[in-house]
Amino acid sequence: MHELSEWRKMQRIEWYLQSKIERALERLSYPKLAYSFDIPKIETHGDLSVNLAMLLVKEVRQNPRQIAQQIIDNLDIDSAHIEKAEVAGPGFINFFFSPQYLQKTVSNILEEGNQYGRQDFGKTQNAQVEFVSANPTGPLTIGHGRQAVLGDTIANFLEWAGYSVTREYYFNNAGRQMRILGDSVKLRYEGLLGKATEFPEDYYQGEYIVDIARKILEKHSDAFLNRPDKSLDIFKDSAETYIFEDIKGTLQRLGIQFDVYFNEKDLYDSGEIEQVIRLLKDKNLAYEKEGALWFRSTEFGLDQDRVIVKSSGEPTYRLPDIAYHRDKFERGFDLIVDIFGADHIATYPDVLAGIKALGYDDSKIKVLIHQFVTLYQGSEKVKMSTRRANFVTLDELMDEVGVDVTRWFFLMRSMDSHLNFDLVLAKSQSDENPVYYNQYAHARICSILRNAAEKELSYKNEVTLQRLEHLYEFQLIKKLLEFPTVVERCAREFTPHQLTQYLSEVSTAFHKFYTECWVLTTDKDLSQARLALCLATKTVLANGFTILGVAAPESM
RNA sequence: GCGCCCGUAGUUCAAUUGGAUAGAACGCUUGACUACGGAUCAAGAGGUUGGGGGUUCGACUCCUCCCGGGCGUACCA
Repeated sequence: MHELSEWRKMQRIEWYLQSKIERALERLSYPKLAYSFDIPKIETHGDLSVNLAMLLVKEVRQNPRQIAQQIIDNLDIDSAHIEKAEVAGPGFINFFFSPQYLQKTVSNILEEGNQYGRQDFGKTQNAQVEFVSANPTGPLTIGHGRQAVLGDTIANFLEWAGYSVTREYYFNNAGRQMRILGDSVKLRYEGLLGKATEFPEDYYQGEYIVDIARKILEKHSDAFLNRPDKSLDIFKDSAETYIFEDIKGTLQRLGIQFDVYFNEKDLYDSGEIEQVIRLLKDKNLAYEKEGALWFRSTEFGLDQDRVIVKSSGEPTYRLPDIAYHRDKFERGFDLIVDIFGADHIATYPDVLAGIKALGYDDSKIKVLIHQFVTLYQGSEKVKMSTRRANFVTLDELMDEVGVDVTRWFFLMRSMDSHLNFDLVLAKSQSDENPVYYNQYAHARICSILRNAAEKELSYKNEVTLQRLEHLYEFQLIKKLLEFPTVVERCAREFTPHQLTQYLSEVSTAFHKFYTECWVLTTDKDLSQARLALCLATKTVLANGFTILGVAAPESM
């Protein structure tokens, strides 16, 4: 990995200002404390703003505006970067970028190209992201879709932050649900062969069960009819095989590739389940009561102890979950990200307690809980349940609106929010979806570049960038400048929706520039400079699209 | 009952984690190309941030009490 170049330090001009401010504080012998940089909402408030003076009031016991002025007086800032710094409002220090700095930004974005926006803070660290983790009992639904896209994109962000990332899918193909699944297929199989039996309500109702039964029938004819013996695992196993094939196909279509599919069963085969039990017992953190084995989770702040092995001898889900996370630690991950739906909210404190009990650092685990997708058909709410087969599959959604819209839609909202997904709206108004707005900006730039090539115009000389001085040019450059900061924030805080929002702002700034500033003119230097700005914009949009996993079309 | 999430414009959602005058999109009203893609741009209307109290220079954000919605609260996963 390369070290930060001089430019990259400047690219995050906050870092430059930070060191200058620090020195000023030393000179004034003011205490150092944590403050923040803001991008003001109002243009007259400058390009960057610092609230430091107001925070110093208690320590310094002076008027915050005076403090701010003293800090400014002791700043030794290069006017090639910052044109001016001034006190404003209750004591903000507002900084204004210089034109030279903004012009230089364009050429430097072009230099960094598809690396622009990458970060170093995860360098040499390994991260694991676990998501989807749906058991193979049916096709992926829209609910899974949100998690799949979130997980994949968060993994992308971590890669852009420098981490080496493992995408992992955890599943369990034993258990009661899988038995019911196998029995459901068996009944359908028998039904196809004319044996009329009642199909229980709590069995899997979906049409895909019949499809699987039909495939078995095609392959093996009636070989498994009237065979109530144990070999009937064929139904369960076939179901698992076919369904997993289907799930993987859906994920692939979404552009998602897992590095590891982790089967819960392996934790039993490898003895890790037993090891966890023994370790807990050795530490006196597990005890027998009423025929069950309990984990002393109250030692770790939980409201009551939890059963980890039932009196029947069967482990509860907690035990393999804990063993699985121990396995993650043993594989040496520095950062472990778990993505769950809101329905799993109650389970993760048990896992964290278990991990702590085993002596691992639970602060390495980041649990992300996303809220549900509520599906609407117009104004009518659709209840989803895999077993009742009352759902819209992820594949069906992609058939309707395409992959890019699907991904963007799931990413554009905070994961803390319930996502209302109106199918009618998504289908009928897909042309007005924000993803097209952004892709259109990209396609438009490509079109300009094609026209430029025909006219034999291209960006060659950095000196021409001085010609960029229109208000809309500066506004666009300032937006492009934010990209690395946005990527960092998204990666640190696991908030992909902030990138979708940011990219829309970039597109808006570009469309305004496009409307006001003609790119291909008879003034060759100006054309060059504006072409460079187009290229820089294209770079940011394309890099953003790459992270989000949507296409950057040359034309639409 | 308890835990977590949510409540912001007609609708769907943001708000750089405590900052300055709460912003977008859709929808609605009115405008803009004899040239780079009109899937665009400009202007307008639209708000007591669910409600009360508190913390401070400053609150959509933090604390507290209500109201409303979602998800949980197993020796189910």
